[in-house]
Formats: sequence, structure tokens, C-alpha cells
Amino acid sequence: MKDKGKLIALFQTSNLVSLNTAEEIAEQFSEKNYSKNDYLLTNQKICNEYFFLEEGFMRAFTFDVNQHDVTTGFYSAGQVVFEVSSFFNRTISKENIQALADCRGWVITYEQLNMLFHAIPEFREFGRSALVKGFTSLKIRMLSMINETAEERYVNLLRSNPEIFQYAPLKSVATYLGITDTSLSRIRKEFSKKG
Amino acid sequence: MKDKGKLIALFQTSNLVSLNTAEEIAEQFSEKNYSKNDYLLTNQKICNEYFFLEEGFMRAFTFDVNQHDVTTGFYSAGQVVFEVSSFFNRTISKENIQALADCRGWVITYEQLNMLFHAIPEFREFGRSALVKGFTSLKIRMLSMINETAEERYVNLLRSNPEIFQYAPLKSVATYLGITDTSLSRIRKEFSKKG
DNA sequence: TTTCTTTCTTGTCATTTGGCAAGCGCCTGT
DNA sequence: ACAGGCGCTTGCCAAATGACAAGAAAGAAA
Repeated sequence: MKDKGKLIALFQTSNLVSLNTAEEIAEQFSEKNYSKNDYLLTNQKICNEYFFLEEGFMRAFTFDVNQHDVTTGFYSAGQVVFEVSSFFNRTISKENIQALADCRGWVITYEQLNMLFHAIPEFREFGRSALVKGFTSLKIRMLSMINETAEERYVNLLRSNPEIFQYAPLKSVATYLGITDTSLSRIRKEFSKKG
Repeated sequence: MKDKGKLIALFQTSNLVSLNTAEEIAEQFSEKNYSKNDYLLTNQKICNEYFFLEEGFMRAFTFDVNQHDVTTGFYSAGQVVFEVSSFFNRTISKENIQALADCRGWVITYEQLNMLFHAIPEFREFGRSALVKGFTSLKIRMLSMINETAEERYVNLLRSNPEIFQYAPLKSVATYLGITDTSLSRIRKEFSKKG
């Protein structure tokens, strides 16, 4: 069994969970790997994995009106990968989640997570805190689609999440920013002139 | 003191909180009214109210790149009104929340809510459940912006939230749907032909 | 009621954006 | 090394969308 140090550290962020408890929680997780291009979740399925990504990179996407692939999220090492809506409500997902690189991490199921929430009050607190974080990010992202130009969104993403550009092709980044690869290409050209 | 029945009923949804506890929680809330056009939250302020809307209607909005008013949410009777990101993270808000009709409801502050979360475990559960609901709605809304045409979004909103059309002017609905009032007007024209 | 303000619709026009296709470069696998 | 595939850029054209403005309609205030 590999070292669960990073997983344990995750539960200790925000100081809501003690080391002993964090270790107890981590015990429930089992190792899981995804090879590049493997899917963690596919459209029309119920998301049943709460996956801590120790190493690698993943992308979530769905299809628009014209069946074009649109990126809804990126996940890099240290993040938890799952689709909130499908996972908690036990409804079929419209999103797919795919590994863009070989991935290594730790996983539990919906039932196990619930069991932990039930048994360990501090873990519920951790869950609530994580939920607020995720909700907040999504709201900020939604507002950025309104408040910022495509170029601003591009520049901000480049500053705040440079690792995305290491793993994801620009066409995936483009749809994440709400534009086409063509537009992103033009924005990059303009930006490189200024830079 | 008016009747807090609806507020108490809210805490009992999902069966996470008993009647007695629900009443205990409700005790902390004080009555608050907003006249039409009053603001519950304005841009650059920290949201400090967790407001149960018993009667009335509210709208949240922000400003886009060109300083145009864009609706980010509607709130009708029975819902809790607050801006998650600003409220929980104690950060300044980019959103405004305004009464579109005279409103009546019950309010507590951030400190009071935290106190209740701390004192009453079942209420934390309620909080987590509410958070999942809100997060889920936002994700679904985000996906609808990708997966559906403007007309589909309009028709779905008309079916699922007809009360919005009772209170909000169409130009506010338009920006909520991600289009201009001009486009919405044209969509309505087309739709009425078919319907 | 009368007046004034706001909202909704509709037309015209300009701009943005995307679709499409070609060319190029890079990477991968054989 | 070579072939094939994928991704990025670019130009051209078409279509969708928004800006603007005018007029009608509805609602609020006096």
C-alpha cells in the first residue's frame, strides 16, 4: 500500500479534522489508477466515485446543442474529482470525466462517504467546507463569464492555473473559457503582441 | 411577532431536523421587511444576511464588461436569499440583491448562523443539504447554458418558474437567460406562433 | 384622468463570432 | 525514417447577435 500522506493532509486543511481522525478516514480509501484517456465518469451514468487525485490530470466535459465537446472543469493533483450533482443526488450525469494523463489516486464510493459522514462529525464539517469552496468557485467562474472578456479570462487562467496548459490541448481550454479554439488562437496572438 | 410556521417548515424539509429543534432555530430569526426596490445586498459589500423570504420576490444581478445589468438569480417566496460566496468567505460581493416587490421574511446574521451550526448538529446537516441543493442548481443552470438553446431555456423557465414572469420585467429575464431583451422578444414571438 | 416613466416590440445596421477548409508543425507508432 | 493523425493557426465567408432608435403599450404617480 502506497503512502496516503497527501490524502491525510487534505482532510487536515482548515483544521476541522485531527490527525488521528484524518488517518481513520483515509483508511477507507483504496488505491485507484486511471490510464490516459480512461473515463472516471461517462454521460448517462451515476457518479459513484469520490476520487482524490494524487498525481495526474483530468478534464470534465459535456456536449453542447450541436454535439460539440465543451469543457466544464479541469482537475489537477491534490484535488478531489467527482460530479457533485450526480454524486449526491444519485441522478444520471450529463458530464464526462476523463484522464488527460496517467492518474494515480485514492477512491471511495457514495456509500462509504455517507458512512464516514455519519460516523465522523468532523468529517461532515470537512465536507461542508469543501462544498462551500466548490460552490464558491463555480459562482466566481459564472461571474467571470459575465464580468470579464474572453481575453481577461484567458490571462487569469494562465496566471492562476498554469498547470492546465501543461496537460490540456488549447481547444479544450478554449471551450472552458466559453470560446472556440479559433477565437482563443486569435486572443493568444493579440496577447503575445502586448506581453 | 408574526407566525414563523413556514420558516419552521423549511428546517424540517429533508427530515434532518425535528420539530422542537426547528422551533429552537427559528427563534433566532428576527422579522425583516424590504420595500420594493430596496437592496438586501449591494456590490462591494459583504453579505451578512441569511434571509428567509416568506412573501415577495427578489432579484440578484451584477454588471457585465459594458456595465450592463445582468441577472444572476431570482428568489421567490419560500427560498432563502443570500450570496453564498460573500456570506461564507466574508469577501466583498460583486452581486446586488434587490426586492422586485414588497418583501416580508426572517433574517439572521453570519455570526448567528455559525452559532447555530455550532450548537445544533442537525442544523449543520440541514446546512449541508441546502448547500448541495444550491450547488446542484447552479451546475444545472451552467450546463443549460451549454446544452440548451436560448429558446429551450426560455420555455423551461416558463414551465418550471412561472412566478418569475409575474414579478420580473422581461429584460431582467432576458439577461438571466444569457440573451438581450431584443432576442427574448424575438424568441417569444416565434414561440407564440408555434404554441 | 392626465402625465410621465418604464417596458416591450420591431426595424435597420454593424460587429462579433463561428463554420469551414487549408496549411503547417509536432508527436507517435510502425 | 516515414506515414498518419492530431492540434494550432489563419483566411474567408456566412450567420447570429447585439447596439441603437423609434414607436406602442402598459403602469405609476400626481
